[in-house]
Amino acid sequence: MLEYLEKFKALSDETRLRIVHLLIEKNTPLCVCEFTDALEVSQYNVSRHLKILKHAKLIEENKEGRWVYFGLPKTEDAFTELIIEAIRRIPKSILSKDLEEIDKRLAIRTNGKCLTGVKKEHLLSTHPVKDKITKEFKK
Amino acid sequence: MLEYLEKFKALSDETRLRIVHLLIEKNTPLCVCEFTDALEVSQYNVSRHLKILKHAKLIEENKEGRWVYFGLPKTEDAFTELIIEAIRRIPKSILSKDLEEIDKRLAIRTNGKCLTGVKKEHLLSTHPVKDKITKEFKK
DNA sequence: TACATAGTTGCACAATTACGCATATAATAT
DNA sequence: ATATTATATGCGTAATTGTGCAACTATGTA
Repeated sequence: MLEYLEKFKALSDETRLRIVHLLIEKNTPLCVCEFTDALEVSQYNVSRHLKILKHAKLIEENKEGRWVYFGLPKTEDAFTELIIEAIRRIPKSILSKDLEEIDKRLAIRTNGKCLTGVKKEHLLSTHPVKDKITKEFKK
Repeated sequence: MLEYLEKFKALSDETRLRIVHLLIEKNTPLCVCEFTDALEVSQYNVSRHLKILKHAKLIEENKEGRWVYFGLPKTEDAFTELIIEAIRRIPKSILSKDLEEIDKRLAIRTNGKCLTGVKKEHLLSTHPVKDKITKEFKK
């Protein structure tokens, strides 16, 4: 019973629901800093919320070097599958801002992976960090 | 967003999840005193939890004289339908006690409706209240 | 009218949970 | 080694939520 209750509890927080919604819409694992920028939530809180979702087995963790990617679980039971399908029915318009922001972050990935030192405010042109990223990208 | 969040919050409490589970399994509206007996939760708390579920539009209220019946909503959106389907996937064995208890209560309904003055401890034979019920039943 | 039963609700308190801050850990680059 | 970046976490606090108790409304019955 706790197993099911825990999933509902995990989804009964706005930030966590937005996290899962992002994963469903983008259908690709995202790293902590990408969530942080897209949701405009502090890094330590994103991290904490991800931990709760992971414990509820609503997301899976995948370490890649310095980054930790979180995505939907690969093996889902019927219960979890239906919950995810339900979340997919939430109108995109309600969370369009999150989708816009994550798209900005995903646009600067290199080889499908997150880059270092990228903050939203750095996405402006002629910014030193963006220049660095651009350089990385050209490699 | 709040609309969806509210449904998850409503389901993130054990008593409330058990209430909805009962309604799904029995597929018929139940009254407050029936929930009270089946779940062994105080009547005022059952009432409060039902109010929360009703506000989240996960259940519907129906007054019949002195009794208030609560059942699954008639018109459900896709989101709610999928959530309910998910709950239906929770193994019956986990909540078999609730199902046993509600069956005892449902067994003494008259014309499909709840009777007055029935408490679980009164279901024993030769009890004055049960005798009264039995009399009622024969009418 | 008086009474009994079904259900609701205000209040105080306890438990839970989310957050900000500071700091710690882990991996990589210089 | 040292610095930098990504992520995690302990602590204190504020907000939220669940509960017991008692009082209340509402409906039906003697």
